[in-house]
Amino acid sequence: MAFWKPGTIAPGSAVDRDTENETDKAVIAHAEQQFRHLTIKQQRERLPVFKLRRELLYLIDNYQTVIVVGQTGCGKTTQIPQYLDEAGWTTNGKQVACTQPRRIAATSVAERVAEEKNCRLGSEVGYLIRFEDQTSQQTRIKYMTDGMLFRETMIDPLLSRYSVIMIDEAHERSLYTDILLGVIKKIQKKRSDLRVIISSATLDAEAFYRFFNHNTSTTDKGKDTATIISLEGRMYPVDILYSDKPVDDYVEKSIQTVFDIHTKEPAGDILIFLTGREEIDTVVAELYERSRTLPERSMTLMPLPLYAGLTSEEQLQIFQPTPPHSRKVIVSTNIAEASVTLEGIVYVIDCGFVKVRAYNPKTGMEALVVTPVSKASALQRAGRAGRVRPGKAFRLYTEETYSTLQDTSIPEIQRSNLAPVILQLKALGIDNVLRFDFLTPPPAELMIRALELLYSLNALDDVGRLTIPLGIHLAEFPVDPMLGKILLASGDFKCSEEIVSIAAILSVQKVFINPSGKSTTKDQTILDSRRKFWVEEGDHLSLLNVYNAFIKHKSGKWCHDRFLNFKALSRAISIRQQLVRYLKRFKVPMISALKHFDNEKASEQIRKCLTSGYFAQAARAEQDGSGRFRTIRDNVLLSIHPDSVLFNRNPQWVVFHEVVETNQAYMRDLTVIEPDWLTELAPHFYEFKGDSKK
DNA sequence: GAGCACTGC
Repeated sequence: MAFWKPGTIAPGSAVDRDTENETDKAVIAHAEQQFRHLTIKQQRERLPVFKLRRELLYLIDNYQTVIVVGQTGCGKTTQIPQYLDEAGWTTNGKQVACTQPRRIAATSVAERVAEEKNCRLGSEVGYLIRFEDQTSQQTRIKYMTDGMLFRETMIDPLLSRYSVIMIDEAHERSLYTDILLGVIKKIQKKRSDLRVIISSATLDAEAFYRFFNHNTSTTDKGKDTATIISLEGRMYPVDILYSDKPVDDYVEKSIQTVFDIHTKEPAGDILIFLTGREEIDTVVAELYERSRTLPERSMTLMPLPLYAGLTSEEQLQIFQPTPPHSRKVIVSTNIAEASVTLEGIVYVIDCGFVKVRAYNPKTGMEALVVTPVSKASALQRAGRAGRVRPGKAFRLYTEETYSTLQDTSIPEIQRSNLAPVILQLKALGIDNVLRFDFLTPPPAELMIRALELLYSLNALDDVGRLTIPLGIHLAEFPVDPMLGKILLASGDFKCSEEIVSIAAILSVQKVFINPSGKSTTKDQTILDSRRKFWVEEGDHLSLLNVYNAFIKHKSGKWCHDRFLNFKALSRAISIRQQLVRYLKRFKVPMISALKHFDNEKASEQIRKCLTSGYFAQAARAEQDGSGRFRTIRDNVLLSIHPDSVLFNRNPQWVVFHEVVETNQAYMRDLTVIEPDWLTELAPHFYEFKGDSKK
């Protein structure tokens, strides 16, 4: 095998296999299963975190901020809030909050803890995520998404109901985690009683410590207000094996590595990390194809794809136990790095790359770029092999390449559109966002671009304050400012019923399903079913047709037959209800253009309304017949996404919801407009560019 | 003729 484990004599030498003796079949039994017979109390006391319970509580008493460095499986997320509850931090009606970057984590951890405390979910232990409030007056331990806690700061700026706030998975540096860190640091100055726990991976602990330590003396550690404590994990060792020479085609190499493992290593499932759907489908197909050449008596190879866009049925297969005499090979995107946990993985193959979204402030466009992973990511990926027994991680790059990797990935806040963030910070009374205390500040040009957009939407005035009421309302709205703007304008255009449906459906992920392995623009059945919703004015009105048809049926079968995503559409209904509540509060009348006007006029009203918010994202067809477009504002070259209704239809002027740059820059979700509308609806933005129409 | 990594309010 062309992998070399550091510290061994040669690639593939027998010394590499020294862990094999330990991997006896008896050990394969799921780690958790072995302890099923223990009482909950015994199980809790088995966790590594338990040994440090007293020390942890002592530190929380004595430091404003405690940084907890804990590996996977040490029990910090479930146990620390319970220790705090038991130690009296929830008396006098105070609560302990624990934030998570993902909804699924908040709900599942809360369920687990309620079970441990033998109470009903929503009583002493609860969770809070968008659309689901499982808390009550009695709730003392509250798991929630970081976005929800941030939203609470708008209502209760000092977060006064909490005695302790634990920011879990802080090393992931999600957008809202980063904003919360800054806001909480500000709150600490006014609330010396508030305790903050930051849970992080090793590599970032020092940065959090420096950020939260208010001690100005460099010599007297006794005045520190922050401290670090480390918890050991409960993981099995994972051997890291590097490629002995650079790999030029990691897709092919990953396939070869699967067969190397399959023929030379004992039983145990394989997890492969690749960057995207296309690579994954290729590898899955190749593995099927080549596994036919395996000797008859060898174990069956079961290749399975894993990415977010899979249907629920496809996802179910992943979690089925591996049948006897078989080896699952899960070929996955980065989703398996933190979001999805798979049992039974013993071997990990890491291609060393990940697809990330990068925001370009010069053009306001987002690009999806394949970039090398960070060391932290590589470590996390390898760790996925050590959950049930000692495992092996095959890195499809050399050890030298590894040494050149960044320690951690670039935080989201440094590569996002900051317009919504700035609005929300301003709503909290943080006027000078450029001087806000970020753990790592976003680049200035990202800030400036966002400020310009907010100014052009009239959300900010000449001196950068929120306008009343528009800016205030946009800050409160749980949607992007441009989408918020059309919602608030929709009453004036007499099409609020339609715009709120469009906004809801734009807020959910893919409505149309692309079955894996099928080309959706070639498959006639899929194409025909999609065309029933199409209108020539573009995607927004087509999506409105989908929504309106869906609410008449609301059935999973109806969706399934039409290749529509039932879960996404159901979620759109919830989002629509929430948006309508906001519009009522903002005194926007609910009017249906389709009931008020004939179809043509209704379509015009809706498209004008869209233009009134998306004027900064307008484009015009190139006159050379290439089918390409240029943005009006920055003259950036764009194409129509092949999934769009308007693909190959040659519209002249369009506004678009978003751009995604892959091999080319593609506009997604676009609508045909008249050029005059731009100068009519956004004169402040286009008055100097009137000649661009010629 | 070409295609979206993953979250969150």
